[in-house]
Amino acid sequence: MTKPVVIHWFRKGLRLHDNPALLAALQSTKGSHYELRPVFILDPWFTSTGPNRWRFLIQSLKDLDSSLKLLGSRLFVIKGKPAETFKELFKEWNVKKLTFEIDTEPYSKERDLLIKTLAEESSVEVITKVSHTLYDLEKIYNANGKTTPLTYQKFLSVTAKVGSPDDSHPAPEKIPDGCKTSLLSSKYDVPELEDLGLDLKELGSNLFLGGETEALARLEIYMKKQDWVCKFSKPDTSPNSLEPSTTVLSPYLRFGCLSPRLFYHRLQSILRGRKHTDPPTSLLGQLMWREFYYTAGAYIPNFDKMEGNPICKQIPWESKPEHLKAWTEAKTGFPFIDAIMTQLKTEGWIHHLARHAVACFLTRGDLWVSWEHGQKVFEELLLDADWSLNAGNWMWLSASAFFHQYFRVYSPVAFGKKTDKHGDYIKKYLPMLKKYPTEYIYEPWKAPLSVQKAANCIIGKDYPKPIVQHEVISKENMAKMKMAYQKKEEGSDGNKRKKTKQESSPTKITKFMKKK
DNA sequence: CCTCGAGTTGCGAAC
DNA sequence: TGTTCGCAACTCGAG
Repeated sequence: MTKPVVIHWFRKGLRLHDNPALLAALQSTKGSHYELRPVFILDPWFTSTGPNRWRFLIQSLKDLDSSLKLLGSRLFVIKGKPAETFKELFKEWNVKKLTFEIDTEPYSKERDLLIKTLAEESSVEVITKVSHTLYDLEKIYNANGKTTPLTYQKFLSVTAKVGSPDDSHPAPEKIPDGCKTSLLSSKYDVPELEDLGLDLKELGSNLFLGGETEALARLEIYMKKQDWVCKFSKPDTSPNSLEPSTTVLSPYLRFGCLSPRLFYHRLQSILRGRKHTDPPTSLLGQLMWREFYYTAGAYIPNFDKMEGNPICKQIPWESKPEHLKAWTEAKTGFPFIDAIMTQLKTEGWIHHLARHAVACFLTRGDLWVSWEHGQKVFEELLLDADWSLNAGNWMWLSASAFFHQYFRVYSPVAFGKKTDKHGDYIKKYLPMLKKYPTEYIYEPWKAPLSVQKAANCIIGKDYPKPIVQHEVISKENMAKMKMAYQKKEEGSDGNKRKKTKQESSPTKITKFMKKK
């Protein structure tokens, strides 16, 4: 019989620092000569993922593997469904213990429950720890009377009651001799991108290298700018600067290359005793937004859908494949929108306010296409696409939940001008418009033909005409939003009647969420 | 039950 | 160059 094995299962949390489940695996090896085997499963479920995001993941895994090797271990990468994979591993490896980080997404919850059952059947002890979020989300949920806080301010007041997030744990310094990895087979190596069957021609420039090493280096760069940290205010950062105006730590938080608790406490130590901005707009506030949406996503049913989602306004979006296609392929004819969508596709990251602009444009602002379609495109293309945040922000921008002032519509022409008067951002991502004079760069269709010719770009031929008339369509859409908002007071028979207690949404949500 | 204040980040005209 | 207001009146949560 081989030596008993303790598996640490990496899913998110692709790091050694602040990884309490990994530490628990190491702890349990003390004196008993367990062998530690860190595992990552390439789950076929993880498919709605573009090449840039795959590259980020593979780089993160390689970094993790290198770091583990320095400790005398390694990463075991296995392709397959988690349940089938573990069935085999439990048999083959003499597994006695399994540790992993708690994941609150619906798919993950279901997956982990199944694995726990399997482990129990195979007499494998399971240890789980919270480390992907600042808080144990259940504590927040309970502290709020077993409901989810639906406004940010309410959320902040609840977290204040719960207390400060736990401290970040240091990375393990060494693995005891008896626990190092004996199995060196290359069949478990981190695969190359080429092996994943992706279209590598679709890969864009590699601006953000995946992995914990890069995450920590990036964190340090920004934490050194203490003055900048203290003054950070999200709405004042630029959606269309040529270099990111924010930290771009989001992909590292998404994959767990960076611990939110480490980030949180680093920020706190800088802010202490200094004058600084506050949530919601401060950097700390951004971490709290992440937490806010994670909490909502963990407890609200059908959080990524309109139907069956108790907080989501029911809006009669229309199926418009040609409009969705134009938006996705950066061919709306609005340079600001198309430049953002090009940056998204090629680089995998766009500024938060740029997300606002294109999300509003796709949904309530201009195209009247369901936010669920936009959500899918972001899920594929954003390096930081995070299930709860993605759904929550799409509902926010489409005025389906959290945000309700639907008459505030971003202009696809005016909004970008505030921070990029000359359209340098547009010229960077849409080189066909490079020679347009500043006057027309946000509205090239208004340029006289002579100007279009001189710029070597005819509108309707070399760059599309605008697919909608913003001034007209946005007003029409506002009226449609108004109707959809009024509709909730109507019964299923269509007759208007007074809101009843059963129908008023807070009661409905409370009932729904209190069930379990 | 009702009322009221607050809510991360709009636009564009008017002054 | 900056502030205010109209748009038309939203939802949530506290009292």
